[in-house]
Amino acid sequence: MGLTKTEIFTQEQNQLAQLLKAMAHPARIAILQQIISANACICGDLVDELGLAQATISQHLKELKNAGIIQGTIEGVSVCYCINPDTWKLLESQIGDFLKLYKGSANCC
Amino acid sequence: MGLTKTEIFTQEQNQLAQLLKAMAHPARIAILQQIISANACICGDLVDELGLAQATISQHLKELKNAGIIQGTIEGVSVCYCINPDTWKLLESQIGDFLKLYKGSANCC
DNA sequence: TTATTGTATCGCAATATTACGATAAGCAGA
DNA sequence: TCTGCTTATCGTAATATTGCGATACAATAA
Repeated sequence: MGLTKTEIFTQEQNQLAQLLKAMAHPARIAILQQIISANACICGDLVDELGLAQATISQHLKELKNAGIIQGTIEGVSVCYCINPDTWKLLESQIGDFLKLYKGSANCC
Repeated sequence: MGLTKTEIFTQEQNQLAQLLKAMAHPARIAILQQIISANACICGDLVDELGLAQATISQHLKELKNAGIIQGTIEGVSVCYCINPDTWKLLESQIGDFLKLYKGSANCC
């Protein structure tokens, strides 16, 4: 059926899954790394940096924006992107909490 | 074309994307939480806990196993699953490093 | 006005994911 | 052996993702 049954999971589980999914693509990881390493808003020179077509980059940017991870501001002709600090903080706490659940205990298997 | 161009990204980017993708589904997050909260190997009572069909759960477990996040041991009739500590550590360091890149600096947008 | 430039969107093709019923495979007990 | 139990796999349907050419759109420059 290809459609996730979100209604049977908690809000937290769905939210975390959505954030992870938004980052679960090498191109989107590369885009985020570029944005961060520029340490500022980056205007769309991403097409030259990565080896993907402009339409493809634009689509990945859209997905990151939909997830709230980045935000774009129109700067004259071009658009500048930067990390959304609130979402990034949320991401850190949600993933952090989740990863901390496992303490390496339990001698099994 | 529906096929990710892995060859233009670094090994790290592809690996992190793959790990994130394996967890980027609420059902798989729920499964991992169950396994961890049991603080031991969990035999397949997951079908009763989550509201998904047995075939679906088995498929999600397979994906988590393929990603190396969990491991399964045959325990007589049933199979016991637990976290793979090595992969979990890798996960923590990879995601941790990635999230730490952004320091909330840059007054932008 | 007419380029030009930077992005977004459309539409398509190829492939992947999600979910599940049906069924198979493996093991333990009667 | 036969039966029941647990898990894996197959096949299928519905939907999502990925990538890109073509094109539209908005803002500036000539």
